[in-house]
Amino acid sequence: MRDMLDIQKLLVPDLLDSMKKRYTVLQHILVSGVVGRRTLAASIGSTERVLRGEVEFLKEQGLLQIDASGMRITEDGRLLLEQIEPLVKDLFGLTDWEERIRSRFGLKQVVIVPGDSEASPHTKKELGRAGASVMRKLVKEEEVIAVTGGSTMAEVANQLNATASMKSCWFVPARGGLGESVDLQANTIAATMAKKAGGRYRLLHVPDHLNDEAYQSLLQDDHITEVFHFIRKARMVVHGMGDAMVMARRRKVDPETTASLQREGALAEAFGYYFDRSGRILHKMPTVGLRIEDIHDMDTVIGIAGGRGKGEAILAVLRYGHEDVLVTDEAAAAEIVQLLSS
Amino acid sequence: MRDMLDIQKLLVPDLLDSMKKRYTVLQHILVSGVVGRRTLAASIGSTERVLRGEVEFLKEQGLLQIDASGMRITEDGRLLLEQIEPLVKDLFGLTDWEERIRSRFGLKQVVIVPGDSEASPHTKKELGRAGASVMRKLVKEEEVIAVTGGSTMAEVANQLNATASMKSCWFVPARGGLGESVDLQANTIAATMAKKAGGRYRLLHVPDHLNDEAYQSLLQDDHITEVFHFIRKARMVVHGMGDAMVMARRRKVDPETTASLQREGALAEAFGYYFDRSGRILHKMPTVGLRIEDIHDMDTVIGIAGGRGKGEAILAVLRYGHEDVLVTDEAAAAEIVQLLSS
DNA sequence: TATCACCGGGACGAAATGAGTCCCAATGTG
DNA sequence: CACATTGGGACTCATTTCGTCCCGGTGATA
Repeated sequence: MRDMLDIQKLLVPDLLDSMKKRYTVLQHILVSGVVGRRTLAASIGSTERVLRGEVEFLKEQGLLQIDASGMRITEDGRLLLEQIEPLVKDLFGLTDWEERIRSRFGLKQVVIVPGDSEASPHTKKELGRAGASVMRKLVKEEEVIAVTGGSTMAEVANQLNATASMKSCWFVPARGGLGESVDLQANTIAATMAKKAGGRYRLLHVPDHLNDEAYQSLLQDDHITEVFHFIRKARMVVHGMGDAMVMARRRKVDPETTASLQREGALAEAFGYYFDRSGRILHKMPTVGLRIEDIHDMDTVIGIAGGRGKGEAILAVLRYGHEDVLVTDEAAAAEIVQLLSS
Repeated sequence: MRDMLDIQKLLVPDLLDSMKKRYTVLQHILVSGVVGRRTLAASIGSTERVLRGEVEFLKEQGLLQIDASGMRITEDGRLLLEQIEPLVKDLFGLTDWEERIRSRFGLKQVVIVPGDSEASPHTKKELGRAGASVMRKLVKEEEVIAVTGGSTMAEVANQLNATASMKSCWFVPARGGLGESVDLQANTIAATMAKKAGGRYRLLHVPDHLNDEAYQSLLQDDHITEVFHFIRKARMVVHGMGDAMVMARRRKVDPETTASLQREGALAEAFGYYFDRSGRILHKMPTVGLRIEDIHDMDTVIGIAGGRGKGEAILAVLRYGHEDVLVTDEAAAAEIVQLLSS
């Protein structure tokens, strides 16, 4: 049954929404006994007119009856509600979580895809697809989009495709080299995205570890400063999130810093910054590009990460408090929800 | 699963329509390979604009991809189609018929594809695909597969593709020349199948009408006897079925025999044998190859035929009682079911 | 290499549908 | 009897859907 629901989610997502809505209406009427249209609308959080449409439909189906005193559920309706409950729970699960996380951190949107992207490549793809879809929906014309590296971001890039507004956009890496392998670093992702989206891009080629002297000379470079300007103009940033220690190891952060991070309880990493449990910044990777202040007044900050074990890290970044959209998967969302409620 | 569908039918009646529609679109694209929007719209019987909406949705879901040369299905789409097939069959009410026919004749499997393969080329293709799919599933390594001619079998050959076990198989015509035109005769089909499946083949070149003398000299021919050995080793036979009189005419059977067949009530033809209503053999075409006794202890006998008007013929062959698998279409199945229940 | 048919996508107006907002007669309740 | 609340009717406006073109590009073919 679960498979079938997944199929339907893919094939007729809007119909499932409508099903959920009608279920909610019926459910409310069941618990209310007899209730009026306006009262019910207020209680469900729908407008009167919309609810009316649903109610008329449900009446048509014989699931509820209407008289001058109000609406009440019929025997058929009660039976149906009983049968459909497990189904809707499944259906609700994720949207429920989405809403809880969204409201808890005041986000614009939360998207949770079913599955565990760490365990299943398909879910990882799905995560990428969801990320790409969110980008497509939120992007504006002539915008500069800053992106980070990582395998999840690579998948997002893979799943991106051309739309009218995307074509007029510029893709840039959010920050310079962070020690990732070539095909996962921000430069590559930005280039791939631009290619897939039909847009243009600027890359930021800076060495991984640079001293002050080198930094100063970099700032003199015309090409580099030009890219800086682009990055500063970004109104949208799309970034992955990772476990602090895992990222530190992968990026070959020096042992001293690693130890310090560990000591201070570093949990998460995002766009080159390390965060602790409460979302405080502990450390900044020594490279150039987007500054953390730039994140603050960004129009759209989209965080994308998933997989069992990522929940804590995502939560830490969310607590930093400057995300707008979160795209994650069921496994990570489960952890987040659990941590939130404990 | 069926209950769930019933619930959904009550709560969101359009869901099923919408699902069926999108399934149909995807299905058509699958069998067409690459196809344009307008062509597809005409073939499905939808308007261009509506189809476009569906296609854009399906693209959004990653189930098909679009480029300048047309639309094609993605791996995800192919997978989804496979998963959803039983469900859609349920919607069409075909699983029910499948089971009724299967149990009535003690078959291993019955597959019914939606539509009328006589009226719609698409359904004919679909019939071929279903036939090929059954073959793929039932074939064993290093097996010899005997096939017959006919337009349906040609379509099966077209839709066949290589699998590991298929590659080790031999394809042979079940019987020698039966008077079919070149591209529909068993030899051609066997060769095509072998090519598509990546397997090998042996052909049986014998003249259509031969006398005893010629027959004896044939049996002396080393090449011919070698092919005979192959045919006798076949454990799987895949054959079409036809209306007796139609086949007799197409194969230019002499008027005397034709009259005799008509007199005795010949209804069906399969692998060169003519059957009456009750499945009794009336006549055997004068050629060489698989004998009817060989059919009896065959591992897998797969009969494939469809189209309005074929129901009676198929039923006659089924009554002969040595089929294992039947692949047909909705139109023929409807006739079979109706005849069975009357 | 030139041609041509068919491809996807953009555009636009007509039509339909959805949704917000009132109002009103009826009904139940005190 | 008065009052609150009910469902249903009506109207307008916004949005979406749909039919129907056209266009530039592309792949096959001659």
